Amino acid sequence: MENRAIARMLSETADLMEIAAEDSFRIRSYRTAAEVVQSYPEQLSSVVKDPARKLTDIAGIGKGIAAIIQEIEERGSFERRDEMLAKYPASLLELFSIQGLGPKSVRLLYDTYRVQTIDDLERICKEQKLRELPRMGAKLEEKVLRSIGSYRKTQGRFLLSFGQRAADELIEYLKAIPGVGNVTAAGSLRRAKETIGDLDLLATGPGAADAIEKFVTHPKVHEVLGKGPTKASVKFGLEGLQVDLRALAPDSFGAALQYFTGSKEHNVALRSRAQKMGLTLNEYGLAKVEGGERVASATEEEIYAALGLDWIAPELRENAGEIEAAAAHRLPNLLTLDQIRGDLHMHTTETDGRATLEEMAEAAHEAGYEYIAITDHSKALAMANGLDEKRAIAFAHRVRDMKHRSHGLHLFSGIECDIRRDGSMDLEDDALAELDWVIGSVHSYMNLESAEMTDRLLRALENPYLRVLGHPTGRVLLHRESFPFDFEMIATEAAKRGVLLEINASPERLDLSEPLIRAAKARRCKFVISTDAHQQKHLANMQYGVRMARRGWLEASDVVNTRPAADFIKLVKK
DNA sequence: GCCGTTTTCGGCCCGACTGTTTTCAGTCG
Repeated sequence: MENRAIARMLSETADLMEIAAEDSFRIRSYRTAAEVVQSYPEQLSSVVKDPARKLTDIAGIGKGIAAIIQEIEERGSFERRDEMLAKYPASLLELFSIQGLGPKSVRLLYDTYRVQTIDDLERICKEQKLRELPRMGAKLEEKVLRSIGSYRKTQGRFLLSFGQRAADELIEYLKAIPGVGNVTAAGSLRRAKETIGDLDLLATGPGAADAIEKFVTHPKVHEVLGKGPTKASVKFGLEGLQVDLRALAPDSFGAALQYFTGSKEHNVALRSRAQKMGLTLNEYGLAKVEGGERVASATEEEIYAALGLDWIAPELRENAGEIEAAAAHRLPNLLTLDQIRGDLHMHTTETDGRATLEEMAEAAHEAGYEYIAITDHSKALAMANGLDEKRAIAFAHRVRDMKHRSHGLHLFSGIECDIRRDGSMDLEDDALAELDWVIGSVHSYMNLESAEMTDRLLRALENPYLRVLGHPTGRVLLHRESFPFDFEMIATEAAKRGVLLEINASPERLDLSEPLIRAAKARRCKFVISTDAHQQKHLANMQYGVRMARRGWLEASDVVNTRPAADFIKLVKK
């Protein structure tokens, strides 16, 4: 079974154990194990099969969880999970996404009214029965109903790009208030998770209290969820993104930024480390347990330093090895946006792009790039007016002719060629041979069985003209899951054949995700980060691809489009 | 259930806010 599926079983069982009010430390162990399994760079099934290796060598997995993983591999479930599911239906887990309800309330609702689903919950609230339960009242009833509404509308997640735009707008608004100093986004946005659940903003300065007042009256704020002297929560925009603003004293800004950036797992590990050093860490600072003397608080750098750590970039803060690396001064020298010198996947009006070849080249020049590849679709995408052999070659000539008029920007003629169901390429080899840059992508038959999809991709990798595997998993965030295939096998084969893996920077895709990037890097894959732009403004999406790469611990040397033009041209000609 | 520079038992991260209380449990981040 895949790591992701194992992790899901562990964390769902933890949720159910929480409803059953089992020992909280045991539950935490299950959650930790789920995290570890989820981010483990190799399939655990292969560890289980290898007699020379032990699951218990993985930190966070002891005898108990190792036995559970073994059992999952053998029969697809494990005893405690079965036991829990016999007691409580799995549908209860969905109730956790409703604000105001935690495990205690879910349990009580189930025991009292047999509430199992969101629909049940909605009915109970509408019948005003929730308020009859102890410690619950009319206000909670309303809150739950509102939360059900927004849950249904959004499923509670937003694209990173959406969060970034909301953050930019609010930060500009708040900074204009007199006396407001620093305003910064923290949370999952700062860590560049591909989707975010809410937005955390931090403000300092003498005007920070004013900022809270002004914040809740912003024209796009539709609902104020809560407001105190130091914190307010609102629903922002029609989409109902929850935004929290906190007013902070400047001398604890670093501690707050660290604390609210998370992740939760990173912070738990950090506080645990602090504790071993006789220190205690909270959102106000790092202090000695004995006497309470404050050791560090104003900046993140001094807090990490006081814990014996190099400063850790937010994108790495997932408790996935970054703390150990920081302690050993072995953090990667992460890729930065300004190291990117070209964009190697974009479309034009020749197929389904919205801007002409000339307009895209102009925009790329303005973005400061040294080179780009024009990669329109191949004929299988009839809907997009995809290119057949003849048109592809003719268009390639036009792209090459552009060189004289492109301000020194180097243009590569390319194609985003469909990988057919059987793994063959959508264009004949002799046409592909005419092009500088061939991306192979799956756009159809995405519901094949894993084995068939893996074979399909393996066959595609055999094509001698293939340079890049485009958006490798096919996922569309909040809309479509990755198609199933053996990623490790494909990554291994791609590395062997020198085929690059694309990190597609389109905010709807952000494909690859961070665990896959790390797994591929471990197999010596090289990467290209591309925007898949369909119009000029999409070129700016490069920032999101770079941030995904950073989450995947990539350095400039892992990413080919950091190379200077002269180097890159040599790589293409080879 | 995990873990060990206090090592096989006994601890395990921390504080604010809310709604409902009359001193606090539960939720949230």
